[in-house]
Amino acid sequence: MTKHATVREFLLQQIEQRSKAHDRLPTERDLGEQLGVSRLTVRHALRELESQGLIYRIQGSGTFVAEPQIRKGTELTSFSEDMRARNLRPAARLLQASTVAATAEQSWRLGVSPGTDLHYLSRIRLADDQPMCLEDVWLVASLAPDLLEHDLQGSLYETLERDYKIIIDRADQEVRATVLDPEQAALLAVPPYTPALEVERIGYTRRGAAVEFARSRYRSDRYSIASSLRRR
Amino acid sequence: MTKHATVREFLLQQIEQRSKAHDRLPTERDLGEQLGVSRLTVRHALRELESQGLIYRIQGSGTFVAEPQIRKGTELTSFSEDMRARNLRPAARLLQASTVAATAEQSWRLGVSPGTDLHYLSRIRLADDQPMCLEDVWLVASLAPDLLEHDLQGSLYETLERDYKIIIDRADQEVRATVLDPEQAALLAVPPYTPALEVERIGYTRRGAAVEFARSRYRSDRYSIASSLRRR
DNA sequence: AAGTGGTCTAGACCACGAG
DNA sequence: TCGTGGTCTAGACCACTTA
Repeated sequence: MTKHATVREFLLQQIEQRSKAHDRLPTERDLGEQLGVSRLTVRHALRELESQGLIYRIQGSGTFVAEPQIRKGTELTSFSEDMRARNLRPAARLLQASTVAATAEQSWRLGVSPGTDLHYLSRIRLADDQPMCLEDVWLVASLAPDLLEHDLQGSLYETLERDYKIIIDRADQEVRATVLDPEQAALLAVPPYTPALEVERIGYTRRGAAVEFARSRYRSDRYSIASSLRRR
Repeated sequence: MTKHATVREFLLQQIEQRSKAHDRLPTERDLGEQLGVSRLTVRHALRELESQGLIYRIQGSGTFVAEPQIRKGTELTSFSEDMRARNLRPAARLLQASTVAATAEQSWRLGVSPGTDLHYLSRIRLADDQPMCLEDVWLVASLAPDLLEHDLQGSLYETLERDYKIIIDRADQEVRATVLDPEQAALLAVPPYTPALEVERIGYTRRGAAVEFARSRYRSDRYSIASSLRRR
C-alpha cells in the first residue's frame, strides 16, 4: 500500500460517508499535514480521484466533491465484469469452439499472417440466466495453446490471466446499430429483425500484441452503454 | 507554455517524426538533463502522453512508443468536433426552435423544477451536406437567454462558449440501438424501420450545473462510435 | 490581501526487468 | 548487478479566486 493510495482511501471514506456533492475538501496542504505526507503525494491521490470523476478542482478556490455520475468512466471491462457492475450474474453457453485458419480480415485486425491458427469461440452470454448477447471471439492460438480444453463457460479474460498470464490491457472498440437476423434473434429469444448493439473489439496486451478479436451483439431491450465523458 | 508542455511537444515531435511503434524513448533522467528540467516535470509530460495512449511504460525496462490507435480516447466532443475529426464538414438544418416548460422527465434529468423554461431545438445534423443524425436538445433557458435569436445552424457548444461563457466540461451519456419510425427515416433519407444509434446526453459545467439534455439518432449506415479503452 | 490549486526543483530510496 | 520507472520529500514561486 503506497502512501498516495492511503491518502486516496482516506479521501474515499470522507467522500462516500461524510460528504455531499459540492462539499469542499480540506486543502492540499492541510491534508498533507494531517496525514503526514508531502503535498505532492496528496496531489497524486487527488489526481486519481479527479480522473475518476469523483472530485473537481478549481484553481484559487479549492477541491470539491463531484456529483455522483452514472458510470465511473469508460474503462475496459470483460462481459463478466460488466454484468457484475450491473448487479447481474454472468454466464455463457458455448455454441461452438474450434481452431480455424485466420481469414484476410481477421489476420489484418490481429496483426498476424493469414492462415495463422486462431481459436474460435461462439457463445451466448447470459445475465441472470437470460440471453444478453451473442459473442464470437477469435484468439491467436499460439498465445493460448490448449485453450479449448479449459472451461469456456466463464470469463475468458479471467482464464487468460489465470492460466496464461495474458492481461488484456487495452482495446480498440467500435459500436454500431444493427438488426438481428432470424437465427440470431432465436438464439437471443427476441423477435426477428429487432435492433441490436454490435460491439467489435480488438484486445491488446500492454506491449501492443493483439490477442483477441471479438464481435458481440447485444439485445437492445436489455442493454445500453452508459459512460461519463470529459472535455480534453 | 509550461515546461511540461514544452517537454510534451518535444516528445510528440520525436514520436511522430522519428519513431516507430515500440521504439524506446530516452530515459526520464536523460530527458530532464537534455531539456534542462527536473525529472518530475518530465514525468508530468510522460503521464499526459500515456493517458492519451501514445506511449507505454514498463517499470524496470523503459518508455516506449505505442502502436497508433484508431481513436484518441473517449472524450467529450460536440457533433461539429466529431465530424471534423472524421474529415466531414458539419452543418445543421433547423426544424424547430421554441421555449417550452420542462416536463417531469426533463426537469429530473436537468436538475431543475418542473415547468422551468427550456429552450428546445430540433435539428437535422449534416455531414458533407448529407443527413447524419436527428438531434433534439433542451437547454436551461435562464443560463442562455436570447439563445434562440442567435445563429442555430452551427455548433451549439461553440455558441454557448463564445456568447455565454458556458463550457460543457462533462457529460453523462447513454448509447443504445433503436429503429427509425417512418417520419424520422424520411428526415434522414433512409428506409423506414432501419436501425439507428440513439445517444442521450446530459451536459454539465465543471461546477456540476446541468446545461443541456440532448437526444440524437444517428444513421447506422454512416455512423459508428470508435474508441480506445484501457484497463483500470 | 490572503489563500487556493498549478508548476517546478534537487535530491532520495524502492520495485522491477534484463543481462 | 545495474538501469529503469515508481514513489516520496521539503521546500519555492506562480496564477487564480474570493473577499
